Formats: sequence, structure tokens, C-alpha cells
Amino acid sequence: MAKKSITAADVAKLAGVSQPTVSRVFSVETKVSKILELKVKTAAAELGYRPNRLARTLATGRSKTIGLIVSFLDNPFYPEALEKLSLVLNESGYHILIFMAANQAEEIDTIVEDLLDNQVDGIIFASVGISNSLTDRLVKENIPLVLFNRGQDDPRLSSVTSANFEGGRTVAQFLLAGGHQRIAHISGWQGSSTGRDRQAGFIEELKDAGQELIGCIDSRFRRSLAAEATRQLFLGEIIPDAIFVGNDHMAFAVMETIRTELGLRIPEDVSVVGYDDVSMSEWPSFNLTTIRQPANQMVEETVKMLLSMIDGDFLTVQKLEIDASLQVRGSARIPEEWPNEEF
Amino acid sequence: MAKKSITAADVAKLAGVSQPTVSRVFSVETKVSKILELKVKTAAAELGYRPNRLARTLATGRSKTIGLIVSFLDNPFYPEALEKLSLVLNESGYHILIFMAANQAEEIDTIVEDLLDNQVDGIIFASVGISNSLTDRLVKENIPLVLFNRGQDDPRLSSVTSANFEGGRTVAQFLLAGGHQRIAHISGWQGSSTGRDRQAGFIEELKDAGQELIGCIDSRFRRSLAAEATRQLFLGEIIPDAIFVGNDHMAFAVMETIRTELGLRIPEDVSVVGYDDVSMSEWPSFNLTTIRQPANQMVEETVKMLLSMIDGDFLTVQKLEIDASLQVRGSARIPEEWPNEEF
DNA sequence: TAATTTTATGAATGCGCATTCATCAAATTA
DNA sequence: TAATTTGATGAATGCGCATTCATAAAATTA
Repeated sequence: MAKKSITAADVAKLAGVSQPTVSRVFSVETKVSKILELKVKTAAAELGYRPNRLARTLATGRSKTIGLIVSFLDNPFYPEALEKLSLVLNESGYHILIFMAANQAEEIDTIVEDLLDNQVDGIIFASVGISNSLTDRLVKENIPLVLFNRGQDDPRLSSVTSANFEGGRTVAQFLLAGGHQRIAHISGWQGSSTGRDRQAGFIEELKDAGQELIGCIDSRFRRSLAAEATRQLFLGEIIPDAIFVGNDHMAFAVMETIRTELGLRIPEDVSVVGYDDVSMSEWPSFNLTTIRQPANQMVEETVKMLLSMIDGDFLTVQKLEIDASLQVRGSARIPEEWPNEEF
Repeated sequence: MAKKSITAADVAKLAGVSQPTVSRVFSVETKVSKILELKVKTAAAELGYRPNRLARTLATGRSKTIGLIVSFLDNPFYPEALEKLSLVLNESGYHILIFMAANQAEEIDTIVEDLLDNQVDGIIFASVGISNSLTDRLVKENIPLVLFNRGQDDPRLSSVTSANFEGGRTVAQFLLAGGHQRIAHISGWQGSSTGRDRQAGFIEELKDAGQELIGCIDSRFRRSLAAEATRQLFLGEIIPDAIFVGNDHMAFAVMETIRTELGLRIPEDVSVVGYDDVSMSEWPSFNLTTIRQPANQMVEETVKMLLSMIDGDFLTVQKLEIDASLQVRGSARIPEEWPNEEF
């Protein structure tokens, strides 16, 4: 029933030229005389012709489509990033084939196969890890890929993250300067570089100052686990006067647990610091002091990196770390001598 | 440089059969003898063959890909829906080509052209409208489409929404039963059916009870406008004792403005009711009484509808409205005689 | 003006698959 | 056993485009 679509051949016939000429008019960097070009364009407009992108892909081997695998969409950082990603890629003429993932290696494998079946020109892994075997596969197949907000040690993998280690350090400095004595950490997933690096930087800086964490619980970027961890931390003899939470998404749950269940005040009784600076952080209800991870910039760099790999300019692997500064708000005691603006 | 990929012909050669036989093995509903099938599968496994989905599309005319246009991704209702959508479509073997949109008709037109170039089998418009001319076009091209969380009068358009009019009515009943006397409405975008219907149902029920709104401001589903509208409402002589907000996303901003800027208590001074029941609504900070819009069910129906259109079973246009019940929480005074559970 | 180079164009081909059609072998019936 | 039907398989073709190659026309040079 579907109306047969208009092909280059149809346009060619109407314009009185050959099909290749039509093709040339709709491709860049090919020479067609002004006269024929006009004829073709007129005919095309009359018929409402548009090149079939899939046929083009089949002929050229390039789909102008990139695969995107996203996880943790309940964390508002990712919808924000996704929106930006879409914008930037579309501007470059790329389309997005999107897949949501939990974070099991097996599932990722399946998704990637699917992506390859669709001839994507490259893949962005947003906050999902990639197994060694899959890396082998993709490197061998020569599929460009970039990890977004997730790093891996494998020297063949490019990634864009914020400076998580430094970020963790900064939080520690801030809390130490605020005179906190009983500092705890509710960490992001220790199976992820972001979770690990933030924690490592945080602990290292504390150690340099002669302090140790009074508690450290992996809550795997999940609200419910973060809430549970909070309860846990306030169960013992020594209760925290400051908690660094592995990301904002969990920090909100932590704050609510502290206020609602424990009946404590923030920051008077407990300071809370997050990581990401999602837009919700500045909502009055939270007013969360947090490390600002510039999603826009990260997205731009990710796309730039991926596209240059696709264009084959250089396939140099890069592990880019974007500076992440502290956004001081009201959820943590502010040291008197702390610089006014951003750190 | 890209390694030439393995084709059906390669597999055929290794298996000692013809290319069509390989094709048949990888298509459903085609008969191949057990012997050859095994040979082919063995050879395919050995080579790591997978059918090129684009080539298949070109040959069959079906891409097994659907286009998704989403707007308002900052409203957590949509990421939640998106996640579900991805799940359900993938289960049916469909892929998603995703586009973010603001809500200008022109932009949508461009996106749809792009989608068509990619031979999508169908399109889901999540919370975006569609112009008449575009409808003409898509109907003529015979492209199945479903509007998700958005209705339009055009009899050619299928849609899945919640029962927005009834939902608005329910909220009014609830607020009236609670004895509220000065009821206001901060509405969703009046350019959208959801915004209009919720408002219309709300007003109608009030009218039936002999009440009128003391204020009604279109805040177009935007937080900042909702906050501004709240200030506006409390500027006058008569200030509201209840506000129905067009969706949860805005309701959070309204609540924060009421508490932080106006220094009023919820629900003691003002009752607030939202619409959607996003997961954030049950966060202790908000504990928002709201109309529950069952995203899961809406997504499932949307997909079911779209796929049946694609399969050509029947192209009957449907305007499906899913029941939406009131989720009573703490942000609005609860009438004494109100049924314990859901309404 | 003749000889040479450049440039625009069309014919032919291939990308990887599904599908029609013809063929041949096997299974069924008379 | 001959005649008929069924069913599996391969050869050929097309989906819509880009691209190579050959050719004819135009532009350049001698």
C-alpha cells in the first residue's frame, strides 16, 4: 500500500539527466554544471525527492549515525547530557540510535552487536563500562568509541570525564577547612572509575591532613542505597558531621534522610556535599554544595573526539579530564577563609 | 582501513550453499532443510556473520526502526517514559532513532524529514504537536504515528494520553471536598491538549460546585514561569488556599516558591496538587498529592498501537485515554470523608 | 588550425540482502 | 511403475544510491 517513494532515477528522468548526475547534485564535493544542477534541483523539488539515507549508507559505508548507550537515566545529569548530545550531533549531521542499559556486561555486548548491525559510525558509552573482549572486538572492527563520564584503564579507550580525583580532593579541602572532624563518604559505584576516583581523591586529601573517614559505604549511585547508607552511618557511636556523597542524585536522598528520618539540620548538624551540580542542586529545597561537572563542555569534547576519530584524522586515544570546580551553596558549613567565588 | 565485513555470500561460500540459502536461514518463516541450516549456522558462527540490517531494510522496505521525538526532557516524566519505551521497543526487535525537540512546528518538520530519510517504520511524538501540513504529508506517505501524552483533534491522528479532563475534575473534587475556598490554577501550556484538558476538567468541576478560579496562569510547563506565576497569585487581595498545578515538574517549583519566598506552609496555608506522579513526588521534601499518570501503561499502549499500525492489522485511529487516579499525599489538605485509598 | 589537456556526463557496476522464478529431487498418488 | 504434486535450492534480479570508468565536449596550448 505504501506509496512508492521517489528515487534519484525518477528525478533524473524528469530532469532529463542520468541518475548519477542527480546523485552528484545531492552529494557534496562533486562537480555538476550550473545548468544541470538547476534542472535537477527543480525536478527534485517538484517531486519532493530526498535521498534515501540507508541506500547511501550501503553505497558509501558511512551511516552518519552514532550509537548511544545510556545508563542511570533516573539521574538528571544524564537527561541533561542527552539533550545536549542530541543537539551537538544533529548539528554535525549525525543521528542517534539510542539504547538504555542496565550495567551488565552481557547486556552491553548485545546492544553493541545491535549497533554494529546498524552500521553506526561510532559509539558513545554514557556511563557504561565495556568489557575487555568487547574492546578487542571494537578495536578490531575499527569502530570509534568514546566513554562519556566513565574512564577505563585500557589504553585503547578514549574517554571524557571530569577531574574526579581532583574533585574529590577539593571536597575534602573544603570540609577540612570547615573544621569538620567526623567525615564520612557515601560513594558512587566502586565498579566505576568515577565512583572510585572521587573517593580516592577525597580520601587522599583527608589522609594528607591526618584524618580518616569514619565511614565509607558504596551506594552504587542508587538513591535507595544512599538512604540506607545514611541510616547506617548514624547508627554507630561516632556520627558524621559531614558527608561527601558520590553524586547529587544520591545526595538528595541523603539530605532527605538526614532531615526527615534523623531529624537533623543541614548544615548545622551535618554538612552534605555532592558531585555533578545537576540543575536540581540549586533548588531551594536542597541548595546543595557540590562539584560542578560541566555537562555541556563534556558533551562537546566527547563529540569532537568521536567525530575526529570517525574522520580518521588521528585515532590517538585520549583520556580527557575536564576541570571540575566547587559550587558552594548552603548544604555544607562554609569555612570563614574560603574564597568568595568558585574555588 | 575498515576490515571488510562478512557478508551472506562469504558464509554461503564457506558453507557450500548459495547466498539466498544463507538469507533464508537468517530470516524467519522460510524453509531450509535441517542439514543446510546447520551448515550455514556453523559457517556463520565461524565467521562471526551477522546480517547487515541496512541492506535488509533496503531490500524489504522495513527498517525495524522507529523515530522518537521528545520534548521537555527536563521533566522527569519523560526520561522515565523514555526508558520504558526503549525497553518495550527493543523487546519487539525495534530500534530507536531519537530526536530532541523544542516545540516549534518548523523544527518538527525538519526532524520528521530526517526520520523519513532514514526509512523509519513509524514515529512516536512524545509531547510534541504536529502541524496539519505535516499530518497531511505523513498520512499520504502512510507512515504510522502515535502521539504520546498529547492529543490533537485531527481525526487522522492516534494518541495515548491519560484522562486529563477527568483528572482535572478529580483534583477539583478533592480540593472542594477539602473545603478550599480560594482555588487557583497554574496551568500547563494551553497550546497542548494536556494543558488544556486538565484545566478544562478542573474548571468545569469547580463550576458545577458553584466556584470559580481566583487565578489562572499558563506557565507552559516551565519551572521558572510557574515560580513567577506563584508570586503573581500571592500578590493580590485574595490569596489562594489551594493551587492545582498543571504537572509535577512545575508543582515542585511552586512548592518551593511558596515555602521559601512566601514563607507559607504546605498544606496548612496552601494546598498544592500536581499531575503526573513522577517518582520525585514521593520524595519527603515534596510529598506531593498528584494525579497518577501511569507511564508504563501509557508506553505499552503506545507501542502496541504503533506496532499494530505498522503491521497493518488495522489502521484504525485510536485516541486512547488511560485512567488517571489521585495519589493522595501530604501537600494538600485531606478531606475527612475522603476514601482511604485511591479515588 | 591541429594537438593536447581538462571537465562534465552517462553507462555500468556494486554495496548486502530478500525475493521471484525456474529447476530438480523427493514424496505422493493413481 | 508412471504420473503428479510437493518442497527445497540456486540463478537472477532489484532495493536506491555512490563511484569507477569511458566518452564526448570544451578549453587550452602549440
